[in-house]
Amino acid sequence: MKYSKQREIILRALEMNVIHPTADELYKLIIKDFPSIGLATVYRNLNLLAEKGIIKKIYGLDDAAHFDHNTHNHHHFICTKCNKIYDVPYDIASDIADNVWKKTGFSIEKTELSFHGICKNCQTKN
Amino acid sequence: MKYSKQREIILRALEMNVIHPTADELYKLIIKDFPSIGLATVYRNLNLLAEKGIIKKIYGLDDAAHFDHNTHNHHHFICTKCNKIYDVPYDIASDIADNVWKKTGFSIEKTELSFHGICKNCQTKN
DNA sequence: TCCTAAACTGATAATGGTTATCATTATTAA
DNA sequence: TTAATAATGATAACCATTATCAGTTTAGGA
Repeated sequence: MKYSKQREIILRALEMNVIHPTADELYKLIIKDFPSIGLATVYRNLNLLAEKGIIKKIYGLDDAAHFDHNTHNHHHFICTKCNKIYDVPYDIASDIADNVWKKTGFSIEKTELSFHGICKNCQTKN
Repeated sequence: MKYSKQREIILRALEMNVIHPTADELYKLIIKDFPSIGLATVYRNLNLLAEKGIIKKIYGLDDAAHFDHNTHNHHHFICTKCNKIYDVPYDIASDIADNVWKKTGFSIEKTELSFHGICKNCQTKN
């Protein structure tokens, strides 16, 4: 894995954004400061960084994959009104993978847990 | 919602298959006995049946959405070796949605929980 | 039974997110 | 400095899914 300016910019941009962006969203943010970057480069590097465990790829929130610079164990909540994505602390269900192993004998490599609903902010708005 | 032969066939085909098929997989099974059915009809009806709560749509297992005739509360495990999808009993984490509500105040409409790893069968093969 | 409105169908075009391809450029270690 | 190789940007291709639409089927009166 060689250094590249583009990869650094992508990683920095992700770190600066708490919004758990999709590849395309991040691309649109980056081209404001770095118009020459290509969309494929953004996809490529986000996947590469996720493979290396430097960032995290989140599935199942909506049609597109989202990315998260926070690699610590945690889950996600997406509000069906405002579409904002929130972090959900890991300890709401810290032993699920272990429970599955005990019950099924399957070895768990990855646990994908996400919630859909209405966030507190949107609840009070109505 | 009017009766249609196609919808009945689709539902029956899903009920007869424990494999949690994608729309396309189910389509390929159905055309063996009912070659005139259209792919769009399969997609349409699976989505409709899922909306009505008659079947369940599963996200986040892989790129495609899978469907399940079992509407009871449960989760899923996909084996990264054989790609088989297994049911995971609900009680490994029955209070997670409630926990999230207590911690965050977000109202939870849907909880998506899936596991990736190696199933027992594939473990013993090595 | 016949009629009509609404739902449904199959074929196919369009969409949207993502990956593959490829010629060119940048990085790195010797 | 050079040579190997990784990375880039543009764009074509891919794949799952949805939209469109003309023709067909269903269902509940008249």
